[in-house]
Amino acid sequence: MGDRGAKDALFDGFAEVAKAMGNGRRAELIDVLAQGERHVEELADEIAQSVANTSFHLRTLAAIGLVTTRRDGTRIYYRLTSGRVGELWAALRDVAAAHHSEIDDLAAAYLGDRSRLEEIGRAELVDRLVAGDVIVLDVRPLPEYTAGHIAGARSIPIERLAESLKAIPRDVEIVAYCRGPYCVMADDAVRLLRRRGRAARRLEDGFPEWQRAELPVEMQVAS
Amino acid sequence: MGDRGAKDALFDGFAEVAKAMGNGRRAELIDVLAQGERHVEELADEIAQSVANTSFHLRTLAAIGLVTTRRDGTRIYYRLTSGRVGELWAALRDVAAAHHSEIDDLAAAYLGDRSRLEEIGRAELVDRLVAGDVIVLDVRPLPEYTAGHIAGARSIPIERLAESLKAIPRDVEIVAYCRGPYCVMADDAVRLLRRRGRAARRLEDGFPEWQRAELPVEMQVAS
DNA sequence: CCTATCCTCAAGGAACTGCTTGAACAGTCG
DNA sequence: CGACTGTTCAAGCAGTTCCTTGAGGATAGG
Repeated sequence: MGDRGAKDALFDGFAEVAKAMGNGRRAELIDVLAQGERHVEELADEIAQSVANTSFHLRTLAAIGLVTTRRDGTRIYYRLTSGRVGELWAALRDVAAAHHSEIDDLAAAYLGDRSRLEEIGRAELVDRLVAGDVIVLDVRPLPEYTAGHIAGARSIPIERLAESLKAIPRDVEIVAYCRGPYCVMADDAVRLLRRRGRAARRLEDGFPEWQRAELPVEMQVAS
Repeated sequence: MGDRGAKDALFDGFAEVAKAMGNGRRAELIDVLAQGERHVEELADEIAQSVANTSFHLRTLAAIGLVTTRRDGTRIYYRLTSGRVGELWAALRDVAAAHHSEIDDLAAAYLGDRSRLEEIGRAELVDRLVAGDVIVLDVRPLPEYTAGHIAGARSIPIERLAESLKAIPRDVEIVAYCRGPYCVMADDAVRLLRRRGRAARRLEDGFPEWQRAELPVEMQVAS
């Protein structure tokens, strides 16, 4: 029991999982897949890489067991193997934000100035949803909304928000949400809405966190 | 807000943290440091690497912010920057065990057959400690015991267990613990004790988990 | 059966990682 | 101060990772 070689091999095994997450493009893939399953071409588009390279990264994640596939016709859908993978990703992000000093600057460069974006907590949003005096907008791409969204939310992908404004009542507060704390879509939505004179706030973090908190969720059932 | 380059850079930043954990030797270092602070020479010995290489790995972890240092005389002590790093490590291990199919075999090769080692849960041990009808043995190396241990536990590093047997009362059940679920020291202790006719069980997982569960802990205060 | 679509695989080059050796650098203590 | 101890740094090589290109499957549908 317990010789050096076997111990090294075991810890190399653990490290392989970290290595699988240790690439920016794969990290982005995990972040997208935490929203729900997607097929290769969509994923390639999301991370702005060639299909071949995206496929390669997905195979890498699959080899370690972090993602699984399902075929539907000619397409192959990838998804996270379980919710724990999403939790691990969230834990990694949190530790990075807390201890890796560069993250602050990188986040600021990507997200811009958030000081004027008011946030709303999950608990408060639950109350407001019960009271019914709020409109919740899911500004993620449609496939992510379809795969699962906050119960009662309306899908308006961020690119369509400007043209869909008229359909949103004027006198109700709007809450926008997207993928999580490092996602700009809800930020952009809130900025746009406020510029047009609407009362809008951003949900602190996004759909995966809402789902992990076991708050009410709806999903399109395949018919 | 939200151009591609900035997004890639941010996710590369997250990935750097995973990359820092993505090496077997560094994973072992984190596992040891989760027990408490140690200096470079001891750490090199623990992971069976040269001091130079160990120092290099520690610098890598420090550059990302996962570990911090403190000088004491001519020695430099490294420790995890916060308990969250330990939690991230535990989450990584759990996901690896759950989804990375090779881990089962690697763990079996390192740990051997555990089917005859009875385990005791944390909750039950707390009760037994209150009742006072159990002896708890910390079989980790002494510096780890000194840095922190289960309240009421006795330090008998595994190499000294055989020679220290006489000092342990015969008619009380013994519970041994060490670093965590993938540590063989408590296993070896329980096997030895049972061979000598003692009633012995292994605590499920180890000291870091006990500490995270906010159960009673003691530590040597520098005098 | 043939074609179109979607995905994966293989080869190759540039960049990075991990380990070793030997030298250099603190601090500390006599 | 000067020698010593513990730690870090630098160079260098072997091995791995990442992305690109282009070819090679697999499935669905005509």
